[in-house]
Amino acid sequence: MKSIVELENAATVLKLLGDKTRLTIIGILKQRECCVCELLEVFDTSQPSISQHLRKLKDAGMVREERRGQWIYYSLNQQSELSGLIEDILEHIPDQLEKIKMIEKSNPTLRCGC
Amino acid sequence: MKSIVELENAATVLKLLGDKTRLTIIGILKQRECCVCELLEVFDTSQPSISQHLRKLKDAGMVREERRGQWIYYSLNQQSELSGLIEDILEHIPDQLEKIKMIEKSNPTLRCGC
DNA sequence: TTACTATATAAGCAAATTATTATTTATTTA
DNA sequence: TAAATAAATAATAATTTGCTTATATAGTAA
Repeated sequence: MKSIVELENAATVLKLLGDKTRLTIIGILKQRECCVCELLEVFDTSQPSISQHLRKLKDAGMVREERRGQWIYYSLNQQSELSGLIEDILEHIPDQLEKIKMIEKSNPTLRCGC
Repeated sequence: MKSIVELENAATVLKLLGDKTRLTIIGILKQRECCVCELLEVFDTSQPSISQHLRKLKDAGMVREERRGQWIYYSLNQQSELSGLIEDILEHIPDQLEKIKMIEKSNPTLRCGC
């Protein structure tokens, strides 16, 4: 059985996913946790812009954050009651492997090769 | 296999469904085609407001319209490539039977009982 | 034709959204 | 400690959205 989400909460999730940047972020986080500086490699926008999108997603309970040293890693919140809805939506959009490759190629969290 | 929708088109659909009124409309149309005056019974807003929401849904290819005499009936566009995504989303929201009852009780397209 | 009903469209406005730049906070490292 | 990096927050401007009121269009029926 599918999880049922209150209409108001569903609308909130859908509105948040109804933005290309955020939908892409969620598509990336489905595959891989990321910090802000990694996401920055993928989008043509500023750091505060990414942070603000992540904050909205976090406020809605859609993503988790975890600081590890200098970086704060974001990941999908699997515990959320919204999780089933989000995953069902993600099954309808193209995978974001291209973006993942961009992140791993630039590898912003590693400055030297050692 | 799930139908895949271009990220941009998916974002458009999600943004449109990210509004309580439109999400409810789509939930109702899943069960039953409706004309504007029927939908008006359910929402606390004006006729132009409902018409404007329907127009956006139509422009995005999510609903069909069909004039029958005085009334224009709206229904989900099952032909759309967006159909699979929309149906998967609707499985996560409460059914709108309460609203359907309101429509059928007030029965605005029938003025007399004959 | 005239009157009435259903719906669409237009114009205007207030609220919400998203990006930008500047600044602050937290952490690491020299 | 001071400098550098990562990220958050604040303030603001531009754009978008969703409502309202007023009006136009289309069909029905007297």
